[in-house]
Amino acid sequence: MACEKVFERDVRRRGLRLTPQREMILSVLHNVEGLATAEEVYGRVQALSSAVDISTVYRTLDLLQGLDLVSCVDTGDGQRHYELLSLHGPHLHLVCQKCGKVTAADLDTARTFGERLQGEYGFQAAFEHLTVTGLCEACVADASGH
Amino acid sequence: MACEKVFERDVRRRGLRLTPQREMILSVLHNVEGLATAEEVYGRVQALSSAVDISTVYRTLDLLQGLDLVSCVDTGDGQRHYELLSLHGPHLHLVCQKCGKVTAADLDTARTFGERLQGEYGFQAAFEHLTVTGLCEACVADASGH
DNA sequence: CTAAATGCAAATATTTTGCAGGTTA
DNA sequence: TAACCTGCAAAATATTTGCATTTAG
Repeated sequence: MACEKVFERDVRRRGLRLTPQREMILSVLHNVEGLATAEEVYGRVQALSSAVDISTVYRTLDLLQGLDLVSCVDTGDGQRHYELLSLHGPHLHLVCQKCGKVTAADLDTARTFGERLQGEYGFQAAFEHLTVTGLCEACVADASGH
Repeated sequence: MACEKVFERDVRRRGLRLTPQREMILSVLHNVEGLATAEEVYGRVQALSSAVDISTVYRTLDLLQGLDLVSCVDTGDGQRHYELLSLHGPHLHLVCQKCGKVTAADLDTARTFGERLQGEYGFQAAFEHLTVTGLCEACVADASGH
């Protein structure tokens, strides 16, 4: 099912309403590649309709999170980053400390890690929201270059 | 070498000064078990001397981070958490989404995970600052209980 | 003596909230 | 028309900064 339809269905199911603002915000999230901050979403929505307020953006992002259509990632730069889940499905994020680049990585890479945490600490890790910091390929090459 | 001595040496080496405020903040970090927010450190320092300002706490925590004596952890609750590294050495953190409990886990649990990220994405992960969210043993038991 | 550190207050930055008025179903 | 949603403004939260004064070395 298309994302808009899922959204419409889930919104209606809860007795909530489909407003132009909500549709615009969802549409913007579709056109953003990767992560976007609330401020970035706000900027793009304003290009469509300048009267939309940033508090509406925050409220809608919260709503979309509640519906599991959007996931929130903390990259440690002081701003929350959001992304549409329907596009790629759950995955984890690799954030480069040097250049800030964010890479999506397959959840399976963390499988044995999860098993060890489960076995050794009884901890059930939720990797869908995991953010790993470190150095991306390019920055590792740079660093070892000199 | 005792932590205070390491601190004194590192501070002097940089032409910086050993002030009562800095000693108190370091001492507080020693007596805290696990992670503490700047606010918590501030509270405990105030018990020792009420004139210390929270901006001094932030500045000192930054300094200690620069000296690799303190590490900063973002548990995703909107506040940064700090801890003395010298006590336990580098490790990663498991944060329970339900009860908020923070568990320290051995870096080695992430070894194969790191190798896979390196191999598949060329990404060099810095696990010393990794925070994994999920459910702790007690909360998993709770959840499966009903 | 003097560069560094502090306390204070004000500024920042991000996100949240209260409320009166507008809108969707 | 009734509950929901929005824009606006103001509040809340966490952290940082400018600056005059104090202090360690």
